[in-house]
Amino acid sequence: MTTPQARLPRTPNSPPTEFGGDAVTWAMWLYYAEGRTQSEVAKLLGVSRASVANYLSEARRRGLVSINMQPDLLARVELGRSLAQRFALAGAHVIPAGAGDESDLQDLRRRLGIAGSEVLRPHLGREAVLGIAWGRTMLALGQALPEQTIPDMRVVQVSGSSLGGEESSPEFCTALIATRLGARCQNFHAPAIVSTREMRDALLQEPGIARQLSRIKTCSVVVFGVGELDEAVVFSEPDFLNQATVSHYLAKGAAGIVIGRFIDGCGCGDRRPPLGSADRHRARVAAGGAGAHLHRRGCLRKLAAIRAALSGGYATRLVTDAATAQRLVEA
Amino acid sequence: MTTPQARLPRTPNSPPTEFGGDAVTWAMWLYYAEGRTQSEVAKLLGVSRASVANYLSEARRRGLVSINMQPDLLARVELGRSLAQRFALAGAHVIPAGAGDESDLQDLRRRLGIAGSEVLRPHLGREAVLGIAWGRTMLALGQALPEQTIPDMRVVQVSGSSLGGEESSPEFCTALIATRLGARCQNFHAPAIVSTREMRDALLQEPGIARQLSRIKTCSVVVFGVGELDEAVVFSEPDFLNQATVSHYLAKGAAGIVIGRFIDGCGCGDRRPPLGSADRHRARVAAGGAGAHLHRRGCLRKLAAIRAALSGGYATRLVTDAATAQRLVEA
DNA sequence: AGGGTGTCTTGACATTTGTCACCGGCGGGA
DNA sequence: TCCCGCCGGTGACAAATGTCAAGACACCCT
Repeated sequence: MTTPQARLPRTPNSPPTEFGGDAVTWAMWLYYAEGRTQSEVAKLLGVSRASVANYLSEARRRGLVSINMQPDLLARVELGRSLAQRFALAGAHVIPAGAGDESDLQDLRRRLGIAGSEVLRPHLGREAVLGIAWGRTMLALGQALPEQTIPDMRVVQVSGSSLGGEESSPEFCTALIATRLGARCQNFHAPAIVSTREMRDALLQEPGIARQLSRIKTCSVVVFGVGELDEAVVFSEPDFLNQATVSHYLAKGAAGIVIGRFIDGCGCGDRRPPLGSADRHRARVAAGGAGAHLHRRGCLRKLAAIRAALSGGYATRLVTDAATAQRLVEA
Repeated sequence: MTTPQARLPRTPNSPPTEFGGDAVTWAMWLYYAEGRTQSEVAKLLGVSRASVANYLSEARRRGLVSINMQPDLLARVELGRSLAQRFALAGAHVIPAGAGDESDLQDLRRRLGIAGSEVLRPHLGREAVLGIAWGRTMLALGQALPEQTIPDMRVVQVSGSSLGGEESSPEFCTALIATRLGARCQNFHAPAIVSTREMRDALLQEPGIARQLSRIKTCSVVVFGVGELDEAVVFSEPDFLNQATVSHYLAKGAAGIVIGRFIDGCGCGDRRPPLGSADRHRARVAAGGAGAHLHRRGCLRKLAAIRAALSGGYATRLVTDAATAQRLVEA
């Protein structure tokens, strides 16, 4: 087919990178389902092999075809089994340790996000209600989710705003994940922290706020990161956590933060237990471990926070890396 | 890593090609989830790249990782849309025509099986009840299903035994598919055809039989092939279909067989309509077309059978190949 | 009608991947 | 204890795949 053949007729006004016809679909079918080589597909479709490669890449980019693995596989790893048993979890999903490079914190978060999105997958579907917290690991999770369109699904912001950095804020994480899933996004239009109790009570009276709070109770699955309690976090939330607050709660025995609430080593939060942890039917996925394997100041704090979250029964599933998992079972 | 390194410790008594440890899992994770190259994975795991390739191939063979595509895509193919509209189907899934080789009947069946398994996928899940008929296309469907474990799911044999060949018998198809899905298998422990009405009535009184019949009514989705009425089929079911029976029903206007019952061009079965076709909420997937595009004696019969099944409303979805679909819309 | 722009396609190249024959250790049997 | 068979690992080669810059066609605007 060296002659410059006439283009196939297309639908006239198709979006930029859109390909109106069936070529992508058929290429995808022949390649992925029937296991033919790209050359064979090219011959069958009458185009060059390079085009077939393009079609396939397009199909993957658009999520028309997806490879997925049983998320339980990660739980079958020996370490995962020990962890799950030790903390009475429904599953502990352990990803391989990274390159061991100390500068890989960002990379580790990216990989935790990938793992989290896999673990989340079986919980998604029509009528599902997904509660999303915030943090950089949540952000990574959103970025790892394949784009899809799930009708009748909702993504609910489970914590108030003004937490986290710009990109890892609750609003942004929730919106990103909702967009990726093609689901409805229901944000929490109120700050997480207000200065007076009167303001708090007034806010709770707001119909929109009350509605959001009741939505949170209907979540079929909640995902959150585990934050450590440490001077470093003060930097990013000046209005929420300051030196005085952290010291105060540390003195009271707090070990970590889960969805904006302090938890201690016994699993008792500072006020009511978050997440409806009494509800055994709701899946609660904790993603943690970013940084916990590094030999830094915050390392022990991070471990303590995760251990507190697990002991307290805040999570039913944990996603973490091998190094962190190792330390968790050792203790 | 050219030095012959010591072998990793393994579980002693593992089955032949079984690999006890986590290496396969981690290789799979790093490669498929994180998108690293095999060389990188090899470096991380400390083995040769060839071994990684072997691990991955093992993972695919065991179905630990599976690629799947949106089944609706197949329905979006133009031909599929016409078909669906013409016969008021919820979807008509059209796979590309084969190589055009007349000897490819077996291959076509294999490909129909792949398509069928994709179409079936969204109907599977917890609490789902899958009704399975029989035939070589059903067998191919089972073989195309990836191995998985779906809790609380059942696979129900919807027709009596002694139909089809050894491998394509109702029992075998049902068992195969149940195994692949990790679901419970509920067989029909009775012959499909008995010689006297008295025997039939007596069987219906049996508690086990009655229970199975009620199970069939609870199926959330039923899958079946469409059989043509033709002298050739006599060969495989000597006890059921013989020359006389076929001629008898042909004379009465029968056009095909669906789940062991004769149907005619108007969609009226010989006795009651099968499959609870009045139930609009139940998905009924028909897989048909094997051989229908070939220029043989049975070709028209096969087409007529499929058309009868569609016109009669026995199916809500059809899976077929492009050549057959073409002929169906032309008529 | 002419020129510009953007998209799709293509051939060529570099990389990645699948496969096969060979190798080495381990375990079982004589 | 020695030998043999088997299983898994490895290196090297061939095939398949991803990527890039350049070309061609259609559409749009003037």
